Amino acid sequence: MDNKTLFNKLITFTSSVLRVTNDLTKDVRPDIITQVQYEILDFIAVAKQPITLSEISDCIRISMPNASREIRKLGELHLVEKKSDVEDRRKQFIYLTKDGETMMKKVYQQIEFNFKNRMENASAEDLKEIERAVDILQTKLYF
Amino acid sequence: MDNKTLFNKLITFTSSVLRVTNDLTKDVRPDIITQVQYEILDFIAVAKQPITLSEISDCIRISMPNASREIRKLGELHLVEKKSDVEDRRKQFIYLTKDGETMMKKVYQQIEFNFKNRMENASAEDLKEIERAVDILQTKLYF
DNA sequence: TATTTTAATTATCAAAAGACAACTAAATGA
DNA sequence: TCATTTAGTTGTCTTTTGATAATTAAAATA
Repeated sequence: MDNKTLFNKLITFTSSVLRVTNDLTKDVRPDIITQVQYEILDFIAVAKQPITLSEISDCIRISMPNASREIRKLGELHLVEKKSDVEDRRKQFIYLTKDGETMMKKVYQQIEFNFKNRMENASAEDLKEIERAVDILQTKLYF
Repeated sequence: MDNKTLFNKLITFTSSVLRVTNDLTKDVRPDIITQVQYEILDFIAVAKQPITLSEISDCIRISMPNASREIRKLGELHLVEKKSDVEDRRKQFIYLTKDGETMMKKVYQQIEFNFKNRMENASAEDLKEIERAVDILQTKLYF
């Protein structure tokens, strides 16, 4: 199978991932935060490590000024905290607060509920296959 | 492996897919269209079949009024055309025009270029494995 | 030490996207 | 046939998001 066909499959695949993810995350975003704010919190939560403002700005592709503004708003909602790097005091590490963690935990539980609903007809063998496939793509494509 | 761990992997996986897709599609959106408009065109292009306004509204999760407005704008840019269903004349099928197809073809070529750059170190065996994994996920998870 | 670069902030303005009410026209169904 | 539902449209207002310039403070470097 040549590269070209793989690429075409990937276009479809990406679109499917987006569609299903959309579906699973329908209505899980708390009303007090906006879409970008949700993306930022999700990014921080999944990263599980101190993330700087620059990294957020880079990865989610919002400008530094706008990232800074949204982080400030999330701070005002007591969902994140800033702490400057002791090595380089220009850098700001962003953390979820307890409140932020609690909120995101609830979000993921809701998504998991939707996910289990979606997969209720899948066999154990199916789930194993899915897991293997996810591992492969995670390593070889989405690193 | 139990469901819970698979779910956690999927959270990470989804986040990775988003990040890499973001990366591959960086700067490919033509300046004359907005982000939502790009999403709509991409949705129509990937679907490869007549799509109604309701379906666009459903899948991309924008309200009917807003979907209608964006489609009108895309029509004014000569990128899409509407054609009412002969069976049910309330329904509007949305198509890419020649211009729309040409634009999206260029977009996908650019993404493919970025993709090939990204994968230049992958072996033929890697690519085969990736393709198998994509097929599995497409069938068993992202249907 | 003086200059330049980097990380982040603040303020402001413009554009995009979302929400909602009121409407038309076609289809469905009692 | 008449009421109701469905698909889409139009207009308007608000909120969110994006873009840019100016600024601060720390770090790197000449």
